Amino acid sequence: MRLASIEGLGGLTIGRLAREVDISKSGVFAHFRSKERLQQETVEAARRVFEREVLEPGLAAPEGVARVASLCEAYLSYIERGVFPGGCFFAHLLGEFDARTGPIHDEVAALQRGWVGLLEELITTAQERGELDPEVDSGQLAFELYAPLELANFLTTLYRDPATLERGREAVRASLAGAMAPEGGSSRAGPASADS
Amino acid sequence: MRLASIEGLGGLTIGRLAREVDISKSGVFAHFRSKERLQQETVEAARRVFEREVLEPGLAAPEGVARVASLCEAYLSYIERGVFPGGCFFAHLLGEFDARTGPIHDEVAALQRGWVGLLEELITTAQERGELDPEVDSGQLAFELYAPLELANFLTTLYRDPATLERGREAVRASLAGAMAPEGGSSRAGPASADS
DNA sequence: CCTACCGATCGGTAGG
DNA sequence: CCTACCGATCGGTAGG
Repeated sequence: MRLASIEGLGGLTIGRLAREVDISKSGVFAHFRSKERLQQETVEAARRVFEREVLEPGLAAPEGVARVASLCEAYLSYIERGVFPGGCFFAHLLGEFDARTGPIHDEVAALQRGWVGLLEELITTAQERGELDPEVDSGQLAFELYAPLELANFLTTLYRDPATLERGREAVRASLAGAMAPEGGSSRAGPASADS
Repeated sequence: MRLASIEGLGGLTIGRLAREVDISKSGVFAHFRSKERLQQETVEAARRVFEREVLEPGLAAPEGVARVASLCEAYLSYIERGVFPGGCFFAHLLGEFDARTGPIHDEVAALQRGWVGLLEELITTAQERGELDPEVDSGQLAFELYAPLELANFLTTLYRDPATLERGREAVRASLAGAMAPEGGSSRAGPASADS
């Protein structure tokens, strides 16, 4: 996972992993039985790390807009803590496999749909609770929250400068502020407005 | 460029390129003299394409907020037109080299700083013209405009569905709307507010 | 631009 | 887990 988060899943070869853990190539091979399975099991292991380091703490907040904000912050914190040395494992995977075809591309697409779907679901709940404006398009707001998380990951990793994470934090704050339910006032223009 | 936009610059090998253009490996080698130079010249060629397909049309709009919006739209249009078969060449490069070290990482960092710097510069001009709120942090707004462009590129490529580009368009519209100069009214909460 | 080759590394297999 | 090997491919060189 560490190697793949830096160099990509394609850089994770059986021979290289063998050198890294100091056993023979066929010793590594015996554990995974093919390069494809090594890659698949690495993705699966990273998924469990993401669950433990992002989803669990993020979803621990009380239901509603607090949980939406908490999940975004959990992602930014996971970047900040350097859980993987190359930044977000799945952002890397997205860049590597978005334009290819095959089982890994399809798995990446499924994971992305799951992540965006989760954000959307939390937003809908916050709308039902009257915290977020029901006029806001939940899919659009999910996109607008996800976008700064992704860019903060890439620029923080590229620049080796966690200051960029504050850009992400501020963007999330602003998008949520713009989507808050009007308190008796009239609806105003802002992010994720449904009247486009 | 086409190959690298799909499989990454690492997938662009001398042997593979030789097969693709149907000459011998050493025939390709003679043109570039090393793999590093092949990669560097490919990045440079893609930079010229980006200039022609994004910067030139984007910067053709009149100075001010129109030019900011026009540059964002030029980027989204470049994705939509499929200028590279694997989506934005430089987004791919960002994902591939953000966590590595070496000359290509450094070149990618310089290109990213240039792009973000250009956005920031156009925003500052729009503020000086009184079109965008001078209270807005121009670096923050540049980040908030860039983020949806990047995510729209990745998700459009991943899903093979240009509908995601509309999410990007709406996000750009919303961020710019939230940063417009108040017309005699008081400042209100919104994206990229400086009072964080 | 070519053929012919180099040492290294790839995924994978045979046989233990 | 190992050694020893397979055919393919890598970047690169020699010599034309």
